[in-house]
Amino acid sequence: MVDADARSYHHGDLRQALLAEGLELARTGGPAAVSMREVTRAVGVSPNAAYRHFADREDFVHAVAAQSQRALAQAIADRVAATPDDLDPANASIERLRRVGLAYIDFARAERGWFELAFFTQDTQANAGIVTLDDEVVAPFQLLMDTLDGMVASGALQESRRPLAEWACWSAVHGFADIAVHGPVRWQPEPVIDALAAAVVEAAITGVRGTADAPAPVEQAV
Amino acid sequence: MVDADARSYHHGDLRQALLAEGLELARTGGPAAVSMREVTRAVGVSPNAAYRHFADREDFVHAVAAQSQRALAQAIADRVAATPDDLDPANASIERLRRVGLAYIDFARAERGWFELAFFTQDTQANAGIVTLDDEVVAPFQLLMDTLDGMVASGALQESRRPLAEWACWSAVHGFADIAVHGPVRWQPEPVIDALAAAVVEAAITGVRGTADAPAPVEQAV
DNA sequence: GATTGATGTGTACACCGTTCACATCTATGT
DNA sequence: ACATAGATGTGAACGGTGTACACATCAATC
Repeated sequence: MVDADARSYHHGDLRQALLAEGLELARTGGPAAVSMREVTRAVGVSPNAAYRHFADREDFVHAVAAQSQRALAQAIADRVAATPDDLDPANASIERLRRVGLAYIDFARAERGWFELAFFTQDTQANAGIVTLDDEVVAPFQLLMDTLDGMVASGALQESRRPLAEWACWSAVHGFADIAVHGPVRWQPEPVIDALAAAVVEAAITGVRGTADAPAPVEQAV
Repeated sequence: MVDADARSYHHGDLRQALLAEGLELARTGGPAAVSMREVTRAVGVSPNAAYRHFADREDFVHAVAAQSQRALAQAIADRVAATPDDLDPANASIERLRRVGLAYIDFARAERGWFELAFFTQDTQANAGIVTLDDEVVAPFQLLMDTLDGMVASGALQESRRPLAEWACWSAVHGFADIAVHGPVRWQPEPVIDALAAAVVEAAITGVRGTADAPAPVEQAV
């Protein structure tokens, strides 16, 4: 067993410490700010020590990215969970989709660096698996899929329009997030960005549903 | 006057040569591949020579980015110009929007590096001006705006739905491009990506128009 | 024809990722 | 209890990067 004394030759839990510091650095500077030398320096260890735990920088950044992706999934899940329960099922399921989108966008705006990082899992090429991270944590993409399935179940989305809807939604929301973080929207005042985000999300919802009309609120059977 | 003899002490048109080489490097590797040392090496000049023409690397990359943005605008304009003319005005204007979107996506897929670069004009913070590049070249964003305005003129888009439509369209298309280039879609076979792209663009069009129904084809008055 | 400003060079510094040989400690097997 | 093996951290070093400084070279101008 290790006692994690900071002054001992062996750090105790270096891998975890490096990841934490990496997350810190990425928070403000994104993936580019994650430097092996700086991370090891901050932890108080020689630059090479990191290579006992990670193959190379890319490997390390991917490990940090997994954490930021977890944070994104959490932000979405929280916002969806807070959906008011005084809505009829169809409109409630739409509201959940709206929340998925806005949470994604707001996370990007609030945690720019982490957002950049979360989308950095790019070339992992996890063959078939899309964006599933691991089994205990629900990846953002899965949350979106479930929400859309819920819309079909509640009658808010025709079954025939369900296929590929996830790509339309993710594209719209991710695109706006990127534009809001790296593009010209970045220079707009916050309330303007809020309004644009809302418009984009509404358009995405309309786009997948095929109509701008809200479903007629029906009393749910008891 | 300079005679542009490659062997003379003064290069003749170093600035242009550096930009051309930068564009070459960025084509395959994106912004990250644009290295001052490599660019100058390729041109056959000392590393510092570049600093007589560009303040620093960032300044240089932005200059190269402007060129790639031009290429993107051109790709879009070409595809829009090729719109068949046997459509009624409303459906023709919708077809043009579809072409703007698909051209954007296909450019990203075909010229991954340039696409990354084109979106790198990010922090220029050109205060009010959105994505206008310079006056002679029409920026991609302007092409989108004009197309949407055309839809209003042709009756394909209600005037009340016009505001902010550009953001919904750009977001959807840009988001999918990013996902297709950096995200999981990258690992799908080409025909699948084509299908996804088409679905995303259709959803975007439906999203801004507020309905999935095509406008009734009306004979144009003579 | 001398001078001046523009342009390119050489050297150098600080940073980076990464490798190699070596030091140190922990855990294991007798 | 003790040697030993494996895991973990260190130091020095290599090649890469961006870029600052002083200097060299040329073109255009008075």
